[in-house]
Amino acid sequence: MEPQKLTEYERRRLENIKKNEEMLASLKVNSRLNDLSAATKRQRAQTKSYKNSPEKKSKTETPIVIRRSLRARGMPPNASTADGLKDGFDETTLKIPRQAHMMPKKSRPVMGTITISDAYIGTEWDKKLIDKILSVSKKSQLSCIGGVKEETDGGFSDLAVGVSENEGTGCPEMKNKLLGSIDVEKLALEPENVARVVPGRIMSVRFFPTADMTTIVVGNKYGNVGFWNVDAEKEDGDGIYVYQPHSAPVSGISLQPFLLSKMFTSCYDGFIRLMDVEKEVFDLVYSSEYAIFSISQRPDDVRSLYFGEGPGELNIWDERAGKSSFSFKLHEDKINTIDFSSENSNIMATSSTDGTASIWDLRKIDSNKLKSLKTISHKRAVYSAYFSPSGSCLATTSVDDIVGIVSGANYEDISMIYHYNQTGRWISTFRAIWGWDDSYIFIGNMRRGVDVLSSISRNIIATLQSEHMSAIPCRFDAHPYKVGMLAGATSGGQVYIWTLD
DNA sequence: CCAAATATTACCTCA
DNA sequence: TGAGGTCCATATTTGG
Repeated sequence: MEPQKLTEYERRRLENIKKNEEMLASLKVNSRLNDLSAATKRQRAQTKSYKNSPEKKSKTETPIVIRRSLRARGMPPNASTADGLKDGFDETTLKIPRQAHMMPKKSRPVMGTITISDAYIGTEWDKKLIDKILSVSKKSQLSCIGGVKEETDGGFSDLAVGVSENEGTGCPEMKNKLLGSIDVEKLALEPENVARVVPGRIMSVRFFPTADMTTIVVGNKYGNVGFWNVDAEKEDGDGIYVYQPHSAPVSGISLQPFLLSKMFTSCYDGFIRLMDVEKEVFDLVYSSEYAIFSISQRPDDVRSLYFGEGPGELNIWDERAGKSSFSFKLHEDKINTIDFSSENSNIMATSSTDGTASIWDLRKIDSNKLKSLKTISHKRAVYSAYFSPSGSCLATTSVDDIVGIVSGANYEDISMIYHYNQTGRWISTFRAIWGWDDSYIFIGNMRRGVDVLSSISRNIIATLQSEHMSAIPCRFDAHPYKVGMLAGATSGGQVYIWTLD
């Protein structure tokens, strides 16, 4: 499309290569250090020492380390050291993955694994959250035992993408999302449902997909992944746990209801990590020299990952094979979101900065190309495209100040609703999401509110406002099993959880 | 032609 | 309390 864009990507790609090289270099250095001092397997104490901040008020206030070269920050290499120190860039605060000795001795990909305890930011590793996730995860797996294997219909499974014999498919009993209608007037924000979970700008929010615990996961600009265990708040301090598995903005989080012990996160630095609670590690499952802007998984398949890489590539990664099984150039610019229809998981929607959102049928591959069923054109970049809970509608959000609603058997009905989406530079882009049925869409507004759009009357029918919402909520998630529980995340690291009275 | 600079925006931090 | 720093979005303008 516009050639200028590509050069921008080229520049970023080079930065990523550089950063990844640094990362790998640091892993190698560490590996050698570990080899030399084999007696002291883990130097936990040393790892933790830097966190002893003068006054340890709150975990979330510990200084955040950004591993970035001056060049990557757009500064000349000889920029003043003082400037670097001002950013907290200091030997003692360098956060380097420690477990390099766990890297496979295979020749090519260096799979850097970070243990969860090493990634933990705080004075002392607190295992309560991990234990809680484990117990809830085991419970949900038990309820799935005897679950019948679901065969994905036709084409795509023939291509052997992520289909496994027994454990790859989901639990058929487990609904993707609980449907329900709500009275918008009854939504309220209680003061105890506000928390600063991570420092800095939140890029992605997700509820843990279970009814057994109310837990929020967020990813921020600095590569932190933060958990807020809302239930545990009373007996467990603030219930907030922050880790640093990445070193650049966390672009996406993918969780599956029937496999709660595994969580994928994608990052602008080109890495995809898997937080495996059973193994207590953040595994490196994929690394690219391009940035990864979006990640998703099919609702019925835990074994493959779909992610947007570089300027417009959709990559399908087969976890079992440990390699990318398909790659399609779907867009001319970065893919901001990837979503699947709950009606039919072969139907996928993508949104892109190239100004379009498209719906694809993964079974329809023609000469190594996916053919789109429908393309929705906006005047400018499209920030998101999400299917409604039933799977029959699609909501798109664009910087052209439009929220599009697409419906009809062949997605032939498109209506464009005006909504001011100029977030500027400091606020993350708005992404309209669906609630718990096909009637309402939620999206942030620049006046510290949440606009509620009706897909039927196709206008703004309400705006959620609260004195406790002190910043603009820009990224949202609707709890998949708790109707009426809506999380909004801000560019200052805060999360607001709206609930029904 | 392509790269670099610029304006926009609102949050948090720290004097 | 208010100024300063932010700086991976995006489109437009300027510069070599």
